[in-house]
Amino acid sequence: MAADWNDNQPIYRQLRDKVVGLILDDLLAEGNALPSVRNVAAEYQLNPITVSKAYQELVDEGLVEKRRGLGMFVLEGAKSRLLEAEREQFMRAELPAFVERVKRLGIDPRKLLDKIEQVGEREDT
Amino acid sequence: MAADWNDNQPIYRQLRDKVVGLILDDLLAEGNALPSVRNVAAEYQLNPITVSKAYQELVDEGLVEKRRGLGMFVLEGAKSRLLEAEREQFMRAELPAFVERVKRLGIDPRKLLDKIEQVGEREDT
Amino acid sequence: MAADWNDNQPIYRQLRDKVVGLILDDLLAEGNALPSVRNVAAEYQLNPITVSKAYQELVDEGLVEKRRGLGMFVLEGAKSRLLEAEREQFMRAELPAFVERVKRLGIDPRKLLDKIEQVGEREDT
Amino acid sequence: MAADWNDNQPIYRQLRDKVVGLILDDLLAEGNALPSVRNVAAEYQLNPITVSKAYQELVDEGLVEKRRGLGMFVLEGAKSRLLEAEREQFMRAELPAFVERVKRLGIDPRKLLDKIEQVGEREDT
DNA sequence: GTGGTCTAGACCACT
DNA sequence: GTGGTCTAGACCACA
Repeated sequence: MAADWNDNQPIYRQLRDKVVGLILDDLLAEGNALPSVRNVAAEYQLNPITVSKAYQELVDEGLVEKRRGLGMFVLEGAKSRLLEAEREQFMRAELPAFVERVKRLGIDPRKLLDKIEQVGEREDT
Repeated sequence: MAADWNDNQPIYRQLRDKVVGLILDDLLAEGNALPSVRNVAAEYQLNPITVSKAYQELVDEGLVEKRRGLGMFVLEGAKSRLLEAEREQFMRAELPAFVERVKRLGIDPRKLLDKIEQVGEREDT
Repeated sequence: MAADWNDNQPIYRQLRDKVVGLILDDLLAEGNALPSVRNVAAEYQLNPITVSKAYQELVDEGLVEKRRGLGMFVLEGAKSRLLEAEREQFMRAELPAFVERVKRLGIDPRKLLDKIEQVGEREDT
Repeated sequence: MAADWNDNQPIYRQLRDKVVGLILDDLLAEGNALPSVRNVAAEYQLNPITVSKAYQELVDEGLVEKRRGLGMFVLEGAKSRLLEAEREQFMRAELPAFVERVKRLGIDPRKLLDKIEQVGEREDT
């Protein structure tokens, strides 16, 4: 986690995205506790409320649960549910938009193949 | 043009993007006049200031010029300059982000090839 | 709206409930604007954020929509959806709990009939 | 006793309510010992302090007494005092709120009579 | 004018 | 220790 905040999006949203990334990358396993609101706030010099708001989003999304007086914990199945939801969103909305954009910009799709295939190779390795 | 506004982005930005789309798709040729602020405002039930702001962005980007008493006109070379700028932005920022996302979601890159190749074929036609 | 806050529940929740009450009682019709965050905050001497949080809850519940730069508006169908949801919740959870409590306290159900019937009469009038 | 904790109310309060229920239902007779703090804590995977807090509430309400080295015991008269207090609370606060809610939701009071009368019959049996 | 976000600092309830 | 709520005051984007 680096403390570099993008100004286009609220910090709490970026924080939420970071935690999601940690879960997807297996750096934050199911059942584990999220770093405490206070700790995160201190580490990044944020207001605890800002951190709280990020965590609350995760609770609302059903990825994290609050255990009163104990902290916030990654729920069982969080990763798989995340993967499924994000993949669905990707295939339904992001990919078509991407393709549309490629088309509109008149970019040679063959140029993209290189980039994309590199990913394939990395995955195979 | 449909009057469906996305809440994630300001309306004036979405309007600007629509005009850009029209130019890229040759639906609004260089030298032609943009629909008047007042017409657009009426059609989409928008505040004229919002429409003005969108048009002003296009002026600031050097794509459109205001001719006093006549309206706004697409400048010569607007399309090619647009293409270049957006392509640069695409290759520098959007493509890497896309590739990163594909990787993180663990999506089989081969599945994407189909979609992308369809574009290639359509372009070739 | 009286400015008497109960200490057992967060103010933003009570505010949300008040707005819901206004909608159910036809004091805030569908399509109408909610009083602005700033106005409510000033009137009740609250922090705008507190009011905002209440309004956000209503948005999340699908009862109210935000029109950017204009304010918050009661959605069409808000009242009927509210009625249905609250009735369902009442019949499913609150009524059984109430009945259970009556039973456990050994209260003569006939005493309740009087109270409840008064409501019936008032409704019929 | 099921170990299903509601998040709207503190666990120690829910625990207290369960014990009260046991007393009202004659499942925990006056003079009997409450299950030990440590047993309850183990059974429900709770912090013993939480259980202690629940028991302390009962002591403060004059329903239970602590006998050093022996445990907690239901006091004589606990049930009748409980009944009186809860009934008073019910008639003063809960019933009016219930009636108000019925009215606002526009629920036909006659439908409620059925439910309530069933209780009467069960009590008569 | 509208709502959204953030900080700094305080107090509270729960475990 | 944990998170939740609120205030006071500031700045921003949008219509």
